[in-house]
Amino acid sequence: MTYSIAQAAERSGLSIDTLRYYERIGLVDPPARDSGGRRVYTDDDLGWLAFLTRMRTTGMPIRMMREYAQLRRRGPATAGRRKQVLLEHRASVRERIAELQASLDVLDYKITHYEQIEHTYVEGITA
Amino acid sequence: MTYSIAQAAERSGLSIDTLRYYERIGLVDPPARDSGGRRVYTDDDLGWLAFLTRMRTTGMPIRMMREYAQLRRRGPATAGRRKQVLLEHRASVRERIAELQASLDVLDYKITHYEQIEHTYVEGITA
DNA sequence: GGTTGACCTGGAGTGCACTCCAGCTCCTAC
DNA sequence: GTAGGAGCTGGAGTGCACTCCAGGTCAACC
Repeated sequence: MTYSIAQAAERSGLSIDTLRYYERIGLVDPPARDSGGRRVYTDDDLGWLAFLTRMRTTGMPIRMMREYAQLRRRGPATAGRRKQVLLEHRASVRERIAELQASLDVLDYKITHYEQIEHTYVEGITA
Repeated sequence: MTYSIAQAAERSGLSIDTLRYYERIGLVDPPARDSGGRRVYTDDDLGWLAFLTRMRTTGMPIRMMREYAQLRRRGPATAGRRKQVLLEHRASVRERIAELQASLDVLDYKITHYEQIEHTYVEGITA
């Protein structure tokens, strides 16, 4: 199965411009072209894009995704280093989750505080 | 207790420049000044800064923090709306945590995959 | 054969959140 | 009284990750 850039955009959730941008900066290999010079994406390409968007939503910087892409290009010999990159990133995602969880607690506390104020206010009126 | 801008920066974890920037864009009220025209921060100011940095680490956009700051300035009558802002933000933080958790699963999967490759590779050598 | 619509390129522009800078004023300590 | 350090202002610059644009090509349909 192959896909036009519009289809690849739809399936990856990236914009057409972003797809071309990723190609420009070396995040994705230049896809094949049809007779008219148009980009043709394969299922493999889409798989890679799915991985990229996944990493992007976790806040992996483009710099890091590029490093990973380069390693991938160099084949199986770089598997160890790629794993290293993922391990590092996993650690930072875990940290980020912990940070967010801590902030959730602060939010809960603040919200409860506002609920108490509301309560007091209502009592003040009815009293 | 009062603090110079350098002390406020240290205690809040923000840079001196960021403190002045936040003031410029209306995120914090202009603090008092000493006889020489220098900013003097109070414990209250620091409390507000702590809250802001907390919200910032959760990805609350400055636009939203500004809205909240404005409501706060208008006093207790806006408590309901402020609570609303926090509720909304809490929902988005929860969503974000779920997103990250899902991505952690993908990372775990990928890492396991690399471990299997390594394993195979080692066996290939020793065999 | 002309119009339409998708796609192409190189390059400029955008929004966010800072960060840095030049040139100045104070206060303090020698 | 002067050297140094902290702080001041308005404004320019930065890095990131896109996003938009002008001007052009190409295939297909009427």
